[in-house]
Amino acid sequence: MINLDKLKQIYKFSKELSIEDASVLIKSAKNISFKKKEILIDEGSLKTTVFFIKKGIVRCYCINEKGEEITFGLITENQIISNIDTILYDRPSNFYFEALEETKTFSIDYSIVENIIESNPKLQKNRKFFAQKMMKLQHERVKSFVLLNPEERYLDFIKKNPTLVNRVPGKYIANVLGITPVSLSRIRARVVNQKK
Amino acid sequence: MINLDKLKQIYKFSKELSIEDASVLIKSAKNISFKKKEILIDEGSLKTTVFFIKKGIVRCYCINEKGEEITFGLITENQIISNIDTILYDRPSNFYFEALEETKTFSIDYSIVENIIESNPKLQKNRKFFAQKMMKLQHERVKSFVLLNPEERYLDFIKKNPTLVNRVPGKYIANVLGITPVSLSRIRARVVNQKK
DNA sequence: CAAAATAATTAACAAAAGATAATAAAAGAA
DNA sequence: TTCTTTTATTATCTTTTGTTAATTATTTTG
Repeated sequence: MINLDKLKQIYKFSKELSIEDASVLIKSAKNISFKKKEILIDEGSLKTTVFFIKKGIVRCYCINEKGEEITFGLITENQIISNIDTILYDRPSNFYFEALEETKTFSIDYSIVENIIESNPKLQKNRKFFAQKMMKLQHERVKSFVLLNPEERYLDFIKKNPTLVNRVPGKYIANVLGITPVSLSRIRARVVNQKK
Repeated sequence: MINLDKLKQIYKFSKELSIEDASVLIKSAKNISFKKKEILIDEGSLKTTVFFIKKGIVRCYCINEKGEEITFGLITENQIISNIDTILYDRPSNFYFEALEETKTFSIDYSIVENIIESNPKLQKNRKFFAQKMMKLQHERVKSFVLLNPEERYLDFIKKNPTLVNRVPGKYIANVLGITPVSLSRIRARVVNQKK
């Protein structure tokens, strides 16, 4: 049975797919939903599923030597979650991926995507596109740490992620910015006062 | 004329090259050296040359709104320099790349590498390998900002870059770590005292 | 809705970082 | 080598951050 929603998702990935490949993707890809607090990928996991978030927020976190959860990233609508430790380096995940809201994904195993890309030279540019996007995000983030102080980093974050700010506990955002929740709270107070 | 040094460099990139492609690379690739303080890539440049550093150090820096030079990264032996703004995003370089020492490179235009990769499916994994390596470096760096404080970041840096520390002015390292040179100096003093 | 749990803010203090300037040390050039 | 320039360290002071704990606000859940 052809599923229109799936077709739309696949179309987002590439308009270069043959009918055959598209049908492989449609058969293999699933709509998977997660309840709040559910884990998409566990630490230590070797899962190679790629999740495209249609709706919701997922936080990526690890546990430091002190046993504290440190949120590394927040992933939301139209972004991709993958166990990069496994997909890129064949190692178990260093991170947990947890849904912060009811989260709907369109997901598929990476090996299937990989096979289809391998057999379709035209799709190489698609892969390149994703790799570039990921690189750019990482690069921008490093830049924000090198060039900005915590307050500027916070302002930059809310500018780039306006939808996240009011949906996610601030303590997670603090982690992402490399500061403590207490410090974030003070920065917020400062920013509000400066505006007045 | 076949150049043994060039052959070695090319061999480092891939053992999957055909004789034809290897000879294209050998013809196109050049050994280029830079004197201290010479610029490899200028801000605003659209140059797509890829430099493999055989010997030397290059710093990548930009100029912030206050007109100060901020060193973003330090690249050294067996690492690659490229104008990622142009190669990945077709935009002029945001950075300057300056030799900090007499620097010897093996260099080639990216378009040539690209053509050869395009026509050799086997080399795709080579490209993937480089992309992965870059991603990993960026990712590790973000991790160091999120999980470590400036002192830990410095210790992590000297552990991972033991050869750089005594060859490069500390003020550049401070920038890379996202702190001021004065602060780095204090951290160093602290670390020495703690050891005693 | 009320109780319980979670998160955010605020306070108080210690530690570290930024800024600026002075001094010392090191490196480069004549 | 000596002079000059650059870099590193130290001092002083201000600002910010981390830490811990108490308080307040918000969310969750029975």
